[in-house]
Amino acid sequence: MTRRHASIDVDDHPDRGIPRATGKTTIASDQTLHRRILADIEDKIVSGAWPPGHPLPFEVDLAAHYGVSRMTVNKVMGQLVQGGLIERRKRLGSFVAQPKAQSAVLEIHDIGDEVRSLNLEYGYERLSLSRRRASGDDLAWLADASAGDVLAITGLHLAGGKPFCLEERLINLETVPQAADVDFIAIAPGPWLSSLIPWTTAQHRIQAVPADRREHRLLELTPKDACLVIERRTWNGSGPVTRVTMTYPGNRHVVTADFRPSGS
Amino acid sequence: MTRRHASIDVDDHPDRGIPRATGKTTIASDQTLHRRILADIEDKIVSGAWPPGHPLPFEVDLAAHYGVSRMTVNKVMGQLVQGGLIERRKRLGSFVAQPKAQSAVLEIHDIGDEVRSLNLEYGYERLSLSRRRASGDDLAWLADASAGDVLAITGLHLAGGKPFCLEERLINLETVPQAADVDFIAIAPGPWLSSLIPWTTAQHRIQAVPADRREHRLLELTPKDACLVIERRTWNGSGPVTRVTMTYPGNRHVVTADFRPSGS
DNA sequence: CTTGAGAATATGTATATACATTTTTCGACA
DNA sequence: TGTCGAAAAATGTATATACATATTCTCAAG
Repeated sequence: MTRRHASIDVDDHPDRGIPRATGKTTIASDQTLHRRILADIEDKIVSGAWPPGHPLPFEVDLAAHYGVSRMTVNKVMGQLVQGGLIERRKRLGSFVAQPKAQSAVLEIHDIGDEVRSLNLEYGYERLSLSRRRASGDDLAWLADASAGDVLAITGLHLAGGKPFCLEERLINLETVPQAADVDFIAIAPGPWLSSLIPWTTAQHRIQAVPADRREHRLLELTPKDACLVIERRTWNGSGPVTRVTMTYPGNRHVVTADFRPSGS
Repeated sequence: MTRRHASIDVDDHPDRGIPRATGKTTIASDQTLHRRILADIEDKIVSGAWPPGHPLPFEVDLAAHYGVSRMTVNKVMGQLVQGGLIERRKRLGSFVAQPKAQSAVLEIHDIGDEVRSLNLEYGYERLSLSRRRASGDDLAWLADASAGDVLAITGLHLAGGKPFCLEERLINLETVPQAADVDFIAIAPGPWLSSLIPWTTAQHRIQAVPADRREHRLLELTPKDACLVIERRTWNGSGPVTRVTMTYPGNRHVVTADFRPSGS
């Protein structure tokens, strides 16, 4: 127990089910030590008992309080930092972080799975495919990559026989030369790519636009309908891979995002 | 070196700048050991050198390869798991994970900051405020919470004197009783809440809708314009806190989300 | 009253060690 | 030949220890 802000705040629950290093756990939860401690501290922060800016007890004190070694506490603190719940400064200590931006995890699933999970029959229909030299608009995405050929594909995803989403895709043939030999009639570019290009960096832009003529026709919309447009650009270790724009009928489709409270 | 799949895959760069435990680093990067190792393995996975399903070398072998202790490698592996890049099974080993859903991090900033970062003057105007008993529509959100009073506020956020976004907010007075004494004329509910309620769980829904009459008027839209609607529901340790719907002119506003490759 | 050297302190990183846990493998015994 | 149980192998967790590093605090010299 060094001296400052620390222990007072911990001790207002005098002995909150502290697990012993060796024995069986006293209260509920058969979790590991660091999980229990993590949950306990997260709870203090999320519940507001420790508001933003509040100083946390020092590692040594927490270790003493929970009856564990400093390394265990250190592991917990590391995870709290990674989750953005606290900030730490040498010599000063650790503090509950000011919530900056609300950050949420946006999951973008495979369309086929998404449709099937609604108990609808999934279908895909390729509308067009062309190979061309990268030009104008494409170059902004390809950036510095030496402008080679790209594959442009448009297709329609169907749910229960009805149009679900319009896909306009560009594949960089410099990075994914194998795509040149695929006709994308039987398989949509999305699943094909994701089985080939294992992991990526991506950027998303989500926008609402009024439906234009082509979208009225393809998505069977009325003139006033709005569309949700999700643009995704994807990179790879070796350069730009693909760019898609997915156009959904706005009132039929919703993107959901869940906030992740760090200790997921 | 135990025996299986391990080392072959590591050794194709026979001696990739292995940092010694003590000496100065040989190649670039003054990072810490586990960061260097993390980056190295992430690179192998992201670049596709180790495709999904590929077995990673065992901890002991990695430790030997990089010339560090197993604990250090273990820390790295923990972070790779947390980032969703690998999966681990006892006795079997560690494997590159199959990419499931494309998951991206969606950051929702304070509107004031967002506007000011565009070099526009920020303004806020409260349109209405009323206190009422929770009813019908609200209850779905409040769920099991015993239906008490809620505060309903609508306001308009302005950028450079022009309408930027329409906010419709409900605050649960059971969870945030202090809100009853605020008029929300000088301060918008968002910043007021976030300074009070330190951290939350939240759920977002993003949707495109055609602008209706009221939105035409308030947001100065033309009849055909589309709107981007972001609904956010927020909880706290002690229950539902608030629900907002932000309506943006769809063609003026874009939500961006960046994929986070774990080792951020 | 300012400045600067150095002590004090809390975090940051890494190691060696130990034992628990889970799952596969393999061999003894019926 | 089948099956049950023990050994083996890999990860999972926790500890004690050590030293590095950043930052504040103190105190004395100018």
